[in-house]
Amino acid sequence: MMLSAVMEDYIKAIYHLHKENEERVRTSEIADELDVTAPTVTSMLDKLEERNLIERKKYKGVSLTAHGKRVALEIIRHHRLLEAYLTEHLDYSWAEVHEEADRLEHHISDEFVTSIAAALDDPETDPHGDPIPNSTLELPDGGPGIALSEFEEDTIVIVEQVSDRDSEVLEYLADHEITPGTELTVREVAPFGMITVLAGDNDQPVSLPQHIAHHVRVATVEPAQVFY
Amino acid sequence: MMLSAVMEDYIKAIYHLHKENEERVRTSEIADELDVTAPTVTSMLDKLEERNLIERKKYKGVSLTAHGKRVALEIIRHHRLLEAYLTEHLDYSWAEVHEEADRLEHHISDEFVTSIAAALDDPETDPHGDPIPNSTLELPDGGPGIALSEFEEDTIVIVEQVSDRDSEVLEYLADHEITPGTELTVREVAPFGMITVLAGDNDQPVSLPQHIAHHVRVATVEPAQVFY
DNA sequence: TTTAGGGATTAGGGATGTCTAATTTAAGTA
DNA sequence: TACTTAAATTAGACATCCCTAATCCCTAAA
Ligand SMILES: [Mn+2]
Ligand SMILES: [Mn+2]
Ligand SMILES: [Mn+2]
Ligand SMILES: [Mn+2]
Repeated sequence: MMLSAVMEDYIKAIYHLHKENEERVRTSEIADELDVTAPTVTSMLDKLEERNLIERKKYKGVSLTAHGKRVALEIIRHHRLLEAYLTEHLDYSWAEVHEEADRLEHHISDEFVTSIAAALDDPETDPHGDPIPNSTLELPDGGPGIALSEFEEDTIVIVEQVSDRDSEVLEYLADHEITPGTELTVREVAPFGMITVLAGDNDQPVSLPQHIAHHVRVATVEPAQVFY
Repeated sequence: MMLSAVMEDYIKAIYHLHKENEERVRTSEIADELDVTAPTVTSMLDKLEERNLIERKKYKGVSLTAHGKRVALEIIRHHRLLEAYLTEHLDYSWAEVHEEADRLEHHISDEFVTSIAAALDDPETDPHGDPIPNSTLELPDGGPGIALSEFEEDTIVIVEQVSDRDSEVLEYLADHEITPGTELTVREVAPFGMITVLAGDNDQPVSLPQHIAHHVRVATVEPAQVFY
């Protein structure tokens, strides 16, 4: 059963939207995500249902079947391994990789995937901190972290993952050393939600509007790791 | 002007057939090369002509315009750099690279091309000995070599290039050390054209039917390089 | 319980790339 | 020169993926 690149993008979009919503994914959400019109989505959903990739309640939305989930995880594995490989071995900046990976993910063979995974020593996360499904498509455990926007002043946290969607934001974050692994100290939380942090070795604090801070996911530092 | 992957394959096919034939390339040749029917080719030729990629005399065949040639060389650069990169950095065998490169050549960005060219230190030939157009699309000079099938007994030659089309033949040649750079001694030329050579450090002679030997291109060894 | 509004689907059409069957053309042969 | 035949093109169709316009369905508010 060969899937087109377009079908794979629909499956991946449904998977990601599913994560965010828990519930069924609606036609209009998919249309927004993929920048197509609602009727286009409806007709694609017909085809995906025929192929047993999704389950559907008409007018109510869709969810992935076990088969659909496998396809999604395979594409996501491709995407994140590509991002890691481009960053590690081909000098791509942290902010540029997403677009290239989003195209190539549909066109690489199993052999290519195996080769880059081996060259990277089977990494567990991509450059943005997102988990990479292993060769049997299981996701490494470790929760999704907590949004930076949840924290109060004077908390110390470690960045686990940043959203890889907007490359301008990504560039801003990278420039200010807000990358997976960096320790952040929350300095100020403004009433309108803007959060100001001290990042890594940087002297200058960085301010992030709430909607940006929402896409930086962090872990709290264990007491044992804080040295007074 | 964005070209589809399919259009790019037509342009590349026309370029390669042009090389072999010198004359105009005919519909049926393209159909054979790309494994489609003649009417399919005709309708694609209409589109390529509209886009000024080919010149055409109806019922007589086509040739590439300057613009078409540039497109062809760009795809060929992608293809051969990919082959070199997959072989050098991702452990692909000499025989497996062609298929992967034939797909990816249409989907990589300029940035990707630049990165792999840099990682390879701007190579002049691919693993099969084919010349790689440089970043301004000029082919390095150095002729196409002479077919091994042209030589007589007791000649010493160096392999310059082998056809990368048939991966089984390629595997056979690689297994017997007939690769670009290897020195060959022609041992016997049978009346029906089969040629038997001693390759590299190998003790066992290797026999190649005429049609295979025709696709191994070699250079004669300069007198100065032969040590008595 | 009816109805308005918004989201989803159906209807119909366009572009791309492929096919088979029918027709036309070129070119060699008689 | 006329005929034959192989190659190329035209005609018409289908699958995929997209669109706009029209219609249908669900739900929440009156
Ligand atoms: Mn994609
Ligand atoms: Mn990522
Ligand atoms: Mn190709
Ligand atoms: Mn090659």
